[in-house]
Amino acid sequence: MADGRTKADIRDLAAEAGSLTEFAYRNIRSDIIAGLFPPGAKLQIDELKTRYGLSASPLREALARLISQGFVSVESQRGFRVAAMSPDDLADITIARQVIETAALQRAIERGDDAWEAGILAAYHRLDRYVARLGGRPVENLAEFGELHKAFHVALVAACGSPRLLDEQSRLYDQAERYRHGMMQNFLVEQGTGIMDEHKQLMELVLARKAEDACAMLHHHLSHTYDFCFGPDGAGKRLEDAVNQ
Amino acid sequence: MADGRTKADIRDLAAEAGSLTEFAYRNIRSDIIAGLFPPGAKLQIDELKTRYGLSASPLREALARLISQGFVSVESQRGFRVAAMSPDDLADITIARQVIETAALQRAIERGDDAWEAGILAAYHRLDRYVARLGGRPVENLAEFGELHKAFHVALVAACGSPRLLDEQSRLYDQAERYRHGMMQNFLVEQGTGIMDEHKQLMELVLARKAEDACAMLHHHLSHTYDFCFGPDGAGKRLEDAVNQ
DNA sequence: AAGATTTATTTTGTCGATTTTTTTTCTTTT
DNA sequence: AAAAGAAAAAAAATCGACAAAATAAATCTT
Repeated sequence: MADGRTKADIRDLAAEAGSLTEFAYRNIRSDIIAGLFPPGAKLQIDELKTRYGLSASPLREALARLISQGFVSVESQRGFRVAAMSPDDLADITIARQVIETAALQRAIERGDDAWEAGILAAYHRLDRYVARLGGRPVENLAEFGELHKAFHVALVAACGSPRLLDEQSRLYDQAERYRHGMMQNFLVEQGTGIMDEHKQLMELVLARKAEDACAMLHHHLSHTYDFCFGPDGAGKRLEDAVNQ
Repeated sequence: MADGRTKADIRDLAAEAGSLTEFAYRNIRSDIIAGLFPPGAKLQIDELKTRYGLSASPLREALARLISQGFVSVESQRGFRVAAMSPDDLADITIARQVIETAALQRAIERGDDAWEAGILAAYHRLDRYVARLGGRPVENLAEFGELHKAFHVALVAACGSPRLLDEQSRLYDQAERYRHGMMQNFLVEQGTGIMDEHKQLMELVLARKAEDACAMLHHHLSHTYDFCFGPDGAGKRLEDAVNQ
């Protein structure tokens, strides 16, 4: 960052994050999601060093973590790059989400308890209030909306009983975030478009323990991200067509 | 390693691997899978430095990768440990595999072409010949058997069309490898136990494009690893019971 | 002037040393 | 003797410098 941050400042921020590696990880990650580093861009260690005021070691470790999260790619001896983006890639993310989240939802509906139900209601309420407060205006704080939206989807499957399915859900959600961010400029989150309303219907099906219907609805709901970014309104085709070659 | 490897030797080996990080990654990984580092054991950088003849940077990067593969855990400022093992953990791996591999198989059966079919036949043949050659004796080369067995499972779903589902399948297979390794001492891979025979049945269902039956069979087949390690013959309970609390 | 070959420059990957944090050991106090 | 605190030791995290590799620039050849 070309701002006037001193080394002491950075150490303070790092203390908050827990370590310089964690600090680097969070910053690079959010800069990639925000599109500050475009897809395919070279992530040169020297540049990152001056940008974040760190030395190579924590940066390289942060990049290693970002690779496993799907935000960065590496070619041996040739450095790091921001992971590419493409319609096919988002289609793949979506397919994986459909597989994992519906399976997790099925399981959660089977074994969810009162606390799980309460969690869903709470998460929905917060998301709903946030959207209502917008009143049709574009989202100001994209990160905040993202948190609430993700929290709702996480709450739905929280009782699935499988740490790995939950982890993978979270990772895939985050990967899709980069695509959402890219097209949130022209998208007004509002009630009435139908997509936001789906959250309520979804919640009701889940709480009524209608597993089959809920999973079908979730499967459909997850394809909206793709259709938004690359669907009929956009440049490309619908998810179902993209997937079937 | 306390053997007489010089720095030049290590550099040669590293050149083969591509980089010292890659070299460290492979070695630590296989040492963990082989049980040389027991679950929960501290992975101290200093020890690893002398053991593998490397400095901290490539080791830490290798460990970062191993975390994302589920072989290592980390606690900030407190170092790295070999990931814990438990019946619950293997149950979780198995559940995730059942979800992901059956979904991938379903898709592969829908869209697989001639090359896919050929790949399955080839992988089965190699696995079958290897097992036949054993003739009831215990597996000598565990790594080789593991490769062939994995290759068969990968071949089944190779045509699923989703890089992420394939990646996840591979990662979960590898995580289970540590458990398989631990109990392969007392397990004789042989025809007649029924479990090896399942591969043939599975292949036939898949090639006949009987998606539903094939997926059901795969789902069942995947639970054998758990039942072996912790099932009725072992200390614990069957997978289905473990999962349903 | 196009292509091949050498030289310079940049960048990655690695190392050894330093700083910071955690853990252990030793006192001191009650 | 147990608890609390201080000092010492060990380990993790980070840094600045260097070696190896890749890329770009310059030179030579035909």
